[in-house]
Amino acid sequence: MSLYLQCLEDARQRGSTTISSEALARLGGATSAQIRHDLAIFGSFGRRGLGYPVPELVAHLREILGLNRDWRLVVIGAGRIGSALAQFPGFADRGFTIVGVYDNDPRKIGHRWDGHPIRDIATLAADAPREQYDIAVLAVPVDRAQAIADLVVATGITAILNFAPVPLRLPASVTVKTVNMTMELELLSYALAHRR
Amino acid sequence: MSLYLQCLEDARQRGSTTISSEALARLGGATSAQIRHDLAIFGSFGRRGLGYPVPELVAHLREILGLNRDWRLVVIGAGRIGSALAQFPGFADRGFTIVGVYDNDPRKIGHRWDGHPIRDIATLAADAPREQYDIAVLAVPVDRAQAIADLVVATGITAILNFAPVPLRLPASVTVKTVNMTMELELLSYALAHRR
DNA sequence: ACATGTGAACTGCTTCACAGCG
DNA sequence: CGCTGTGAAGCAGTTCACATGT
Repeated sequence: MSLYLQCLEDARQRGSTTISSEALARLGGATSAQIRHDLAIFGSFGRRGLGYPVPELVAHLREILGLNRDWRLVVIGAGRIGSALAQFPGFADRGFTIVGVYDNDPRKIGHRWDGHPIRDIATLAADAPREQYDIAVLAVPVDRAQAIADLVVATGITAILNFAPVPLRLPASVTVKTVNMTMELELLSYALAHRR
Repeated sequence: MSLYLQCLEDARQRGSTTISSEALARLGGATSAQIRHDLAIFGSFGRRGLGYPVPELVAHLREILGLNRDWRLVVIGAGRIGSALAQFPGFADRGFTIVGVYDNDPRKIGHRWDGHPIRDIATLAADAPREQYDIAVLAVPVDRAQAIADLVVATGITAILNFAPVPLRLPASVTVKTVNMTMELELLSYALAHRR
């Protein structure tokens, strides 16, 4: 869905008012059948003989994905990964707003970081009820990731985007997505090593 | 494989000399059957009744993944995503060395960036034969990603790690892994929006 | 007795094919 | 006539269950 939305917004910018599953497939690297099937799960958005109306479908997908409201992000770990994320244009565009930044390094706490004050991780639990964080972005060293994730969950946050290369063990009520860049690179390494 | 390797090195550091598929499953968030099945594809590394010898299996996996040699990385786009990657500890540990950094911004070209001189993207093709780049890391704006990917492929690089949120259209002989952080965040958004 | 290696059963997803509708 | 929506067929990956080996 997310991928389709990206392609559709691309198509809309180029002036398409309607698009067939075939055309969308070419943009997004999927098959047309796949797209029709996926979209049909959520409703009948297309017109037979015509294709899908681009602006309406964009609106539908944004609704489905929950992108019509703003999500309040808290970044844990004011290192470079967090910093890179903070200025990633794709985030602000989609209604993901960074509203808090935490670290445990006394040399960083109190300083500003992309316009946000870096707060002490020890104060997270106290701040959380007031700040209403929706999603925590974990950009911390791998050996501390699990402990900090437990802390984050204890404050009531139920969605985590994890950049530490380790699978987090958390209650099923918490949604976790781990972005494991080491794995991605090693897949490339594997492909290169096994190429004739 | 990559995930198992991470878990095994973790286990080795804690002094395990042998590990059962069951124990490894608990570490890595997989099932024991899955692990046995995956490992069996590449060989019979375990001892029945005992489990897998940790150091040997680590060595085997590193061999399989092609991690015994050094891979030469070139980062395209000297922004913060590239910068974050450059200092990500997981990379150097695994034999991925950044040996070149390119950008097209005249204000950046010639400056240093984490110890590397930022070169003009226009010189990439000329440098490539000498520098023997194995993998290109694309950390460029989404609207330029495809064009730059084409350029990279034209220089003979056959493996790309892409951070732009767009599926790249490239020859099948090139291995591409796209890390689409927008998709990951939108999946969290979806989960939050549809939670009762 | 314990834990691997493996073929068979199962599950979920992708692709196919076409009826149905504009 | 074109393209969607959809049930059915096909496929890949996961889980199960147990025979095999230490």
